[in-house]
Amino acid sequence: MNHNELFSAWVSLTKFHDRLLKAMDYTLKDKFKLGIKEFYLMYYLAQSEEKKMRLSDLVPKVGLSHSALSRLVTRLEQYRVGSLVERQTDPNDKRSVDIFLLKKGEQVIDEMQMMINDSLLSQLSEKDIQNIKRLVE
Amino acid sequence: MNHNELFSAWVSLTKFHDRLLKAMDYTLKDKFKLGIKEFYLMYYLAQSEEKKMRLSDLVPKVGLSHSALSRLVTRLEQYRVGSLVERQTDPNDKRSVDIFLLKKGEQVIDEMQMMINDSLLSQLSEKDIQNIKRLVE
DNA sequence: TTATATTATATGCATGTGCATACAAATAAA
DNA sequence: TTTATTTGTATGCACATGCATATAATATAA
Repeated sequence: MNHNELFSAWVSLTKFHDRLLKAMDYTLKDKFKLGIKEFYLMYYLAQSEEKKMRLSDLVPKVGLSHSALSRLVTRLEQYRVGSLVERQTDPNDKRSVDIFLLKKGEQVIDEMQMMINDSLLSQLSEKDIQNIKRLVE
Repeated sequence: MNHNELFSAWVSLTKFHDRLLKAMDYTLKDKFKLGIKEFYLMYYLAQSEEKKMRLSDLVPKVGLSHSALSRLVTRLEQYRVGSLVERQTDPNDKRSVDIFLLKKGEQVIDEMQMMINDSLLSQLSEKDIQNIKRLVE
């Protein structure tokens, strides 16, 4: 295992990852005018018990800074055909903001989820999926 | 293999990839005030026969748009302690621009390369590396 | 040859991002 | 209680990026 071999494995991994990512992002942008980060935010809201999460708890999930996430929420509140999420100040801690997934948001995230799965399935073989699992577990 | 399983494998892959990427990027920024894209550009120049490449040939390698790459070259030309690369119009096709890696650029890319390798080796086990190879080959 | 289409790069512009900071609220210390 | 510190979010700012477009050079068609 020399240096070039290690590095070129890394480059290949990046290309592999970016190819999948860009395909998803392109599809989402084309269909919903939303990107993968918007998807992640709504996905974690949808997964949550009460369809809501604190802004700060979303930071590590979505993988953006606090400031980027705050503006991402604003964009989803001002979505062209109606709000997908809603801010609500936590009455127990008025500094904190809960982000709620709205009805329209639930519809959109369901459609997005299907597109994401289609995109992944169309690009990954059964063997790829096994190899990914082996790598990340 | 249900949908959630597929998607969560994808999320894990992204986290795996981003963790490595951010570690590299952070180290490069800290030490050289340069990012991973700057590294890639110089890396491919260093690999090339004559330490030069056409701007358009770098586009698919580095993974940026033409415009972003053009400005990236400008930044490397104006590096704080001296130019790392140099533009030179191709005399055979005056539309085309060759990017040359300068002496100082060679020094910097060598140091960067070592840091990148250290970063990868410190974060990846032998098993990880094998798994990556299996996934991307 | 002259006119048209294509190709390579650079730049104006809009947008998304992180850092630093501001502000408000909650907690800890005096 | 009053003051100081910490915590959570929002915003000004600088900057990297992609798209659309401008400009120049080359290739193709008439």
